[in-house]
Amino acid sequence: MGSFKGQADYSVDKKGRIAIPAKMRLALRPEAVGTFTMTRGFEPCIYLYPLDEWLRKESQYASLNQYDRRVRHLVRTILMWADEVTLDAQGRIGLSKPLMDYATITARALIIGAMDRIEIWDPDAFQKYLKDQPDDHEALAESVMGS
Amino acid sequence: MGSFKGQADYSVDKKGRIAIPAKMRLALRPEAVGTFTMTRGFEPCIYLYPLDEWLRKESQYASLNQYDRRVRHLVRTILMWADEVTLDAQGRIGLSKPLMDYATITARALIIGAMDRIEIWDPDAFQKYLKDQPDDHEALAESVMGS
DNA sequence: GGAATATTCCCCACTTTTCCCCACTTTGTA
DNA sequence: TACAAAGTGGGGAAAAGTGGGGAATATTCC
Repeated sequence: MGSFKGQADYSVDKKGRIAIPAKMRLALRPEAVGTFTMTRGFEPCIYLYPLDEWLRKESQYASLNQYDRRVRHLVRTILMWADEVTLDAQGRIGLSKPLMDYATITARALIIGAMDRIEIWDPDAFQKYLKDQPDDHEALAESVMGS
Repeated sequence: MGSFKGQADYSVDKKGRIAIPAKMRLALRPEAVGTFTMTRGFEPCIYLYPLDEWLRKESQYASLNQYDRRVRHLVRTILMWADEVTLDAQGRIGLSKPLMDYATITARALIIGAMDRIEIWDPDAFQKYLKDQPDDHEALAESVMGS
């Protein structure tokens, strides 16, 4: 099965809906067709996981010890942003208010395929993110990937 | 049988009632439809467990050694706050006075889905809680979840 | 013990949001 | 160039959230 890749600049309508690029829809596994869980990204963007991928993550959280204060905090601050959504007949999803707010998304959004997830960015926020990163694509690749 | 997730800022009316978000109601297992047990959270909030989940917890407490002073104290301080509630025809529950007091809940409340339970927070208390936590979300996630 | 008062619960009514469906425009392709 | 698929927008029915009246039940006080 394919992983998500590519980018697209799509509109977010007044109802908070955004289309998922057809190419990314096609990369979905049969188990996950039409259902995603969106949640807060580590960066100021929205992460979108296909159902099966998300269930894998959730079962990891479930296995943690809930009597550990740090675990409760982690689970709380991750799950509170999570929202399960389904594609409508036009291949769109509705973004939740809290996440649109967090990612400062308004009329348009950048959709980026990132391996096992899809990321949704406000175009300006993404530019700012790029500017704040050390502009050394090659060195980063070398340090992360080894030689 | 999904787990609870998401957040909502709902009103608490003069009668102490608060609606449970439809999405969370839908995440209930058939055995637990409509019945919850609310109790005091470890944090300054109210924990809300679906019936089946609560019964599981109760049997855990029952299996502890009651001749251990600490066990008796734990069980006592958890159960004294517990209260079984049922959804009314509009999908709401009534919060108990002692718990509203404990969680300093007044006119509005933040409802957070946290895996096997629902948490009810006073909005201000939640902000304060967040501020008091070490803001190392990313590092924590990495250490707890591995990479 | 009984009346006055308070509380709980059930029901109805209103407002807002969500979701389903239809329609149009644009893009890509045969 | 025609056709199909992809992307965009909006109307309207249905559901969700909110507030309050009033009967039934419990509590308090004389």
